[in-house]
Amino acid sequence: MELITETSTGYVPLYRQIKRLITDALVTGEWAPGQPIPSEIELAQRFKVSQGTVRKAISELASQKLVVRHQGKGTFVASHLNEPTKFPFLRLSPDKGPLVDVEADLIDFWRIKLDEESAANLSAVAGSTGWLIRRILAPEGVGIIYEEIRLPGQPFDFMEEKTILNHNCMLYSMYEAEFGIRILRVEERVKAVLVEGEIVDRLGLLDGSPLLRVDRVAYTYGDQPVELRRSYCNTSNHHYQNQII
Amino acid sequence: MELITETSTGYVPLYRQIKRLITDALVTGEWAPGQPIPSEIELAQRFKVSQGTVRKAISELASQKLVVRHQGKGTFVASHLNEPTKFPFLRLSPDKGPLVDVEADLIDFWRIKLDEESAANLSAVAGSTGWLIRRILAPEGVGIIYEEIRLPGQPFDFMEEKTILNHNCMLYSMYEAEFGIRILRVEERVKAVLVEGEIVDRLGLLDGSPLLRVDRVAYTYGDQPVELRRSYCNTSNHHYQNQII
DNA sequence: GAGTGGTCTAGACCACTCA
DNA sequence: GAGTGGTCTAGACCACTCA
Repeated sequence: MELITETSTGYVPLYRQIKRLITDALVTGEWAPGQPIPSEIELAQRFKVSQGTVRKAISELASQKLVVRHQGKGTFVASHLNEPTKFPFLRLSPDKGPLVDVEADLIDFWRIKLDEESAANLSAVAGSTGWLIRRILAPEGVGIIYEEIRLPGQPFDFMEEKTILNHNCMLYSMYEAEFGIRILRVEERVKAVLVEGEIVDRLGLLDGSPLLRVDRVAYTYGDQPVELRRSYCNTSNHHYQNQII
Repeated sequence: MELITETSTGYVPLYRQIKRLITDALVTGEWAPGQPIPSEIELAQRFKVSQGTVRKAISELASQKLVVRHQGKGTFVASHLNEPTKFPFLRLSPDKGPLVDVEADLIDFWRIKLDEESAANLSAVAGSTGWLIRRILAPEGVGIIYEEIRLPGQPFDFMEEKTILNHNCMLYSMYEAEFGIRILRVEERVKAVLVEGEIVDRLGLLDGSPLLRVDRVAYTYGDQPVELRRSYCNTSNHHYQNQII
C-alpha cells in the first residue's frame, strides 16, 4: 500500500479528501457490502472533481480492500459474505497440498465479564459483559486448531448460539450480516507454547506436545478493535504461512 | 499491491511493457543499488511515452520495493545497504517495548554438499557444494534465535568467514555488497517444535522447551530462490508479529 | 531558481460485461 | 451498443530538495 503522510504544512491532496468522503459513506453504510458504489463518472460529478482524482481515491481504497473493482462491471463494497474462502484470514496450510475444506465445530458460547487485559485490547471497560466462544477448526475433518474468541458486549449484545450456527461458524460473515461489523485487518502475535489439559485433549494430543499459539486482534473501520482471538494450532502436519516483501 | 493479469488476448498495457524495460535495467545492474535512476521525464523521452505512463510503471516498482521514491530528490534503486534496520525481514519483537538492538554471533561456517531437499528448494543440483552458516541472534545481548542458513555454491562460491564478519553478520547487506544479490522477498513457514541438544543449549534453555521454528526461503530478482534459512526462536518473551489485510 | 516527484485536469480510446 | 473500469496523453501547477 502506498503511504502518503500529511505534511507539516497541513496540505492534504484532493484525492485524499475524496477518499475520506467515500470512506465516510462506506462507514455510514450508504452503500451495502457486496453492492456496487456509484461509477467513477458519477462520483466525479458528485464531488466536482475529475474522474482521474476519483480513480486515485478508489485505487487506494481497493488496495486497502475496502472496495473491489471489476472492469466492465463496477466497483463494489468489499464483503466477507459470498467469499470463496470460508476463513479469509486463516494462515494455516497443510505441509503437503492446498487447504481444501475446513470444518468448524462450536464447543461452547458463554456470557463473560471481560478481564482487564481483554477489555484494554478491545478498548472496552474492564468488568463489562462480553462473549466467549470456543470452537475447533478441522481441516479435512481433523481437529487441528482450538480457538477462544472474546467479543465486547457492544455491538454484539444480542447474539445467540443459533446466530453462530446459522452461519456455519463463519464468524466474520456473521459479524457482517448480523451486526454490520466488517473485519478489515487483523494483527497476530505467534508463540510456541506447551499447554496441558482440555486444549491438548480436544486436539487429540498428549501433554507436552508443542503448540503454535496465535493471538489475534481484529479491527473494523477506524482501526477499532472488535474481536480478540487466541488460537492453539497443532503444527505436526500444518504450518503458519507468511510472506514478507 | 495491485495485480493486473495478462488477458487471454495477450494484451499487455504499455506501462507494463515499460515496467519490464526498467526491471530489466535494474536486473542487469545498469543503475546500482542506492543510486538514482533517471528522472521520469528522461525515462519518458527514452521510451517515447508520456510521463504518466512511466509514473505508473515506477509506482508498481515502488510498491514491490524494487525502487524507492523521494519527492524532490529522485527515484532510487532499493538497497539493504545503509538501511536503518539491521535485519530488515526479522519479524520477532519483544512482548514489551520495541526491538532495539540485535547482536549477531557467528557460530560456524562450513562448506557442505546440498542434500536433495535443500537443493530442490534452491533450484540447485542435489549433491552440489554450498555453504552452511550457523549463528545466534541476540536482541539486547540475549541469545533468542538460533539460525542455520544454507546457500548454493553459485553465486556464493568465493565467500570467507571474514566476508561475513566484515558485514557484522548482516547477511542481506553482504549478499548485495559482495555478490550483487538483492533479496526482494521471503516466504516463511512457522511451526511449534521441541528440539533437543545443541540448539536448546545455545539458547540457554532446557530440553523440552517449545521453540518457534521458522523456515524461510529468500528470493531475488526473477523469483529465484537464493537462500534457505531455518530459525529456532525462544518465544518466552518475544513473539512473531504479523499483520493480515 | 532549477530539478525532482506528486497532483489534477480534460479528453480520447481500449478491454470487458451484460442485455 | 451502452456502461463500466483501465490506459494513455499533454499540459498545468504544486510540494519538496538542494545549491
